Amino acid sequence: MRISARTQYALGAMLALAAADGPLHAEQIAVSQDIPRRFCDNILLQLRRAGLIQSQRGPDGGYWLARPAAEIALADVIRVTEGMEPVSRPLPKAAAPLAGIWAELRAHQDRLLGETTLADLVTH
Amino acid sequence: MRISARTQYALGAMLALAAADGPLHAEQIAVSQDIPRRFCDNILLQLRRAGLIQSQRGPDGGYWLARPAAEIALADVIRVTEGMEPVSRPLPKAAAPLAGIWAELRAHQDRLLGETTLADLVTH
DNA sequence: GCCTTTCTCTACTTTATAAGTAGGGATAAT
DNA sequence: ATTATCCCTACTTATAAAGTAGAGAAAGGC
Repeated sequence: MRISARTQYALGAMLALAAADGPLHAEQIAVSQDIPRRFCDNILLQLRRAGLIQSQRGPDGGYWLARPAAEIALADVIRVTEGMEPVSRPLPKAAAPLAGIWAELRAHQDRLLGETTLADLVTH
Repeated sequence: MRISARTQYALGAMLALAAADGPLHAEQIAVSQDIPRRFCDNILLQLRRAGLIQSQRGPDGGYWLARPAAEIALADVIRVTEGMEPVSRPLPKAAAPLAGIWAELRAHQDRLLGETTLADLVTH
């Protein structure tokens, strides 16, 4: 499956925000999810730029979800942190018959991750 | 999805062997599958050690499948080249609710790759 | 026995990606 | 003004993937 630490962290942060009542500080998220402090900033920035969360600066600042948790799929988060996959190198010739298999795996994955929302995983 | 070049190459080599009548040289496999020559050796060695293929040295040497193509699943090959996944680092806390999702993805993947054999993909 | 062809093995180098860090700048509240 | 917070670019370090090198061993033909 291979899932990067960055993505795990991002999902953890999003789930933390989904479970919280109001805004959370980067500090709170980092501590509660065991994310290295500066790396957490880094990831939150990326999530904000992607439009998944919103933020406010200064004291009383913090982060919160841009949309209801029920409207944010895991795939939305993963798409951001994993980025667009690098244009596949010219595939080995015999990869051709395998293309169908990869496509099917990808399809199932997209379906599951596209249908599961943050709300589905938050235990209130 | 993330699939290494090594694994793509290994699957290509195995499919080439499955499609061939008799033994093939590393050279033939490397050329037909666009695998860097020495890297191909490297991979074939790994496949032989794993018991998926057999070999013979000297002139008239070459490689062939250790079992019928219909009895070698893609998962058998992938397991070899991807190796055992490194003991997962202490997962981020919030990863907990995600475990079920990862497990389901993995299960589907294992099923599909475990059921599809080389014979299913060779176009005679 | 010698020569050629092929696989066998260990170890190394290079390249790419992920993971994490640093240092300062901008904004909002008090 | 001061403080707490997010914002931003760029850098460093760690890890893994990709690929290479060089010598050794078996098998067959002569």
